[in-house]
Amino acid sequence: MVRKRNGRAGGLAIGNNPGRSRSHNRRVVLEAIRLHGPAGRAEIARLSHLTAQAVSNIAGELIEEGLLIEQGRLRTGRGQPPVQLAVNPDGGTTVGVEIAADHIVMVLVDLAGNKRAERFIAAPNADPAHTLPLLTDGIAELRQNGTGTVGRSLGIGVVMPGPFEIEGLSSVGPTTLPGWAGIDAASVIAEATGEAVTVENDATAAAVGERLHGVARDVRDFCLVYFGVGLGLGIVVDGRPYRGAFGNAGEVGHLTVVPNGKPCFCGNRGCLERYASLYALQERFRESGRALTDLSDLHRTGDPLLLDWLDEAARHLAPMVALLENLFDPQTVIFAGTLPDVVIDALIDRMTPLPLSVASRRRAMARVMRGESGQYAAALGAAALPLLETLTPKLDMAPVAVKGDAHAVGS
Amino acid sequence: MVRKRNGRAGGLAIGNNPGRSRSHNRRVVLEAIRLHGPAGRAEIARLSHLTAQAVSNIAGELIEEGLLIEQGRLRTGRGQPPVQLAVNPDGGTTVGVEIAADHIVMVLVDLAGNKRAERFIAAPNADPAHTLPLLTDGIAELRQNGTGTVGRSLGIGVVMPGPFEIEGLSSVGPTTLPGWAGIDAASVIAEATGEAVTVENDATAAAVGERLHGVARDVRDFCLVYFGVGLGLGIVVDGRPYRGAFGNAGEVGHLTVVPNGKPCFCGNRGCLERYASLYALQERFRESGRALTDLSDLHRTGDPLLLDWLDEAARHLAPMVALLENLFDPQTVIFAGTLPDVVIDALIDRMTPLPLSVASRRRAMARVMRGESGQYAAALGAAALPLLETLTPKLDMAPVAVKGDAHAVGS
DNA sequence: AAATTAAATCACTTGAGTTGAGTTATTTCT
DNA sequence: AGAAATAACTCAACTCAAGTGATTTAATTT
Repeated sequence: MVRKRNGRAGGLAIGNNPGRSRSHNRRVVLEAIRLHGPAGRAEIARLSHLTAQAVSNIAGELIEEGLLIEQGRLRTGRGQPPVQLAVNPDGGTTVGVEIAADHIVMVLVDLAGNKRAERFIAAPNADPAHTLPLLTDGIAELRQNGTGTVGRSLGIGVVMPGPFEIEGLSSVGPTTLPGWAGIDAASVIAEATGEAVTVENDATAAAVGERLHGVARDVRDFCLVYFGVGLGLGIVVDGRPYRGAFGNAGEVGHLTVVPNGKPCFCGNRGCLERYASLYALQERFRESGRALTDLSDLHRTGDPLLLDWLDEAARHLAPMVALLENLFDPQTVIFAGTLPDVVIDALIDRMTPLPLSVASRRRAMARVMRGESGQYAAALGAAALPLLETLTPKLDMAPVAVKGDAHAVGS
Repeated sequence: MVRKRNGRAGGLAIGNNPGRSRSHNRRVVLEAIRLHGPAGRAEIARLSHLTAQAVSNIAGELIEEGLLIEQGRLRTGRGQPPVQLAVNPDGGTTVGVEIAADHIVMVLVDLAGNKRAERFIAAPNADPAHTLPLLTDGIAELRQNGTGTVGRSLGIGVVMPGPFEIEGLSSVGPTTLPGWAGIDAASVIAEATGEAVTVENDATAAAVGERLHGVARDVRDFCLVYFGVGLGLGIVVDGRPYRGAFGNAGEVGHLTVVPNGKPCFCGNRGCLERYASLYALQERFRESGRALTDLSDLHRTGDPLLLDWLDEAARHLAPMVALLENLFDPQTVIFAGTLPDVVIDALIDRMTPLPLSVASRRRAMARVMRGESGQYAAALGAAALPLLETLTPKLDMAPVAVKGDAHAVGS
């Protein structure tokens, strides 16, 4: 089964009927528990504007299916203490896969977001013929070696370099995966594994991961700047990933930051990605005739090449944060990616003081914070993708072609 | 009655029950008709994924209430020809009000978006004590003098310079309205008029107007650049206005476009608004010791001061369009505002060729287009605000304080 | 030990969408 | 011209799922 990328479905909102209402209400109950933490039926009823009876029925169903568990009663005060409902970690697992040019990262994650197993596969040849067997074998192995009860499989999330929809800027340059051009990755992988597959870009996947299980657990609106090879932006609006009309939203790597700056693969000059990305750092080392070794070590020893790059990257990223704040007005901006935590922290440090923006005011949350999924952000985010659909309420849309583009989107 | 700004409601999606489902399905049916044009019940059923029976029941109800009318049968082919349902222009009217520092514009608009009456009031003193009587009188007069059947009132939309929620950048500078600081405009106006009131900023209101009745009628995702006194951005995502977590999204006037450029009221330097706005044009005239007269005239005669400004504005706006495309990936970017159509067209002309962006590809819609509400864009948009809630399906949210800010939002 | 409070459930009611059969208004075929 | 086919619409019965009100249960307070 191919699971549609949950993005742009298309044209028209669709009507409710009892079945669709129930499925919506199930998601509402699950979301309430995920965001609020374990809660009794009555508490959930208050949160969700449903009656206690309705919540009781739905909770019964979800417990039956293994998605929820009862956690004993909470000592709360007068009255019968509520039976706490929580997401059942053993209710099932998803697999997150990150396919890069020369390696594959796979994680097995349970319903509560705990990593149950992981696997790193060196795979110098990324084309489908070589990759697919590695995936099927890897998944089987993960499920065998996972710690604890590895419940039923709830799907596979895959992160790989684009393009997924219409050709975008990210389809050029060093970030493209050879051999996958023109191939519908989701279908191919679904076929090979026999499971529901969702394909997404690294930044958006990382954002979904942080939203479901990370620092953004109760942040409904945020931007996530992702340091992969290039520079990506994951946008979460009202708790759900935002992808734009054609799936290319958040193409932040190719904002012009230096007029007439370094030429970029995309055809423009002075793109942000040419300065504030891992690729740019690698380039610096290459030009100095050095090999780029472990970044944590380099940071600990205060390597001047790294520090220089940090300064330059921070100088370009700080205005970008203000820009994102002025345009999206998020609750916070999260930095995440394959860089070590200490390096990301150093980067964030160097960005202060941030330029003025609509976010410059009394606030409860830092303007910029680091993600907590570490270097697994993309893979863990990938694993969160299949859950998003079951756990998050949404406005159902009829799949229709989108006007404004020659192609039909969302097949 | 105060109608909440339809923006950020807050925390948690709420559950469905029969009543809420019906109200959702009514909106779905209305939206289907608005977007598809007049259609038969069976056609609507196909569009909305409801059964013909359900649509028939809902349509009956909406006809009963005067929101829809039957328009005879359509000769279509075999089978019984469908009875066309259409939005009933005489089903009701809304009032759109634009309150500026020295004048008030009011329009009376019917359900189909037709302007039934208009009124321009010079009001040099904008404080509440002077403004409120003008509003109540003006509304009464509009409803008396409106052409055709002026049905029941469906609410009032008000556009005025912010701030509405948390203090933002736009609360400083020459765009602020004196006397309204700290006053909940929606409540005050609702009290004075006894009607449902929605308050919004000019750019977002204009976007809603273009979405419901203008060029963006079947564009679900777009950005609207609004030329008021300053420069605003209205963002429509999935057919609904996007305001960000704190209602300050789209603060495009204060993007830095000239490093160390002209100082701005916001505290930064080189803000876009200092170059590409009506205010900047006025400033140029002031500095030349000339009075800014009718812009259409100036354009026809090829006034060099205007042409200069057009060049400079276009030079700064073109990268901004590419920026919006890269971040939001909209179907199109619309330019609208108080500038005459010919001036906006001239501006759009001068922006070609646009920089490369994710929008540079085969497409069915122009990257930039002009709105069709002309200089009434804000007032007409204001009048569309009350309709948005009745006509557009949405995901209902429970109003909860938002984490990430010290204040509780959405009262 | 009795009263109070609140959670959860049972049994019944209600709202609204679905189902399947039946009616009506056209076009197309004979 | 008349019969058959097709499609829109509607009627009546059914079903799903939420709401309502009474009841049970388990704690705290008096």
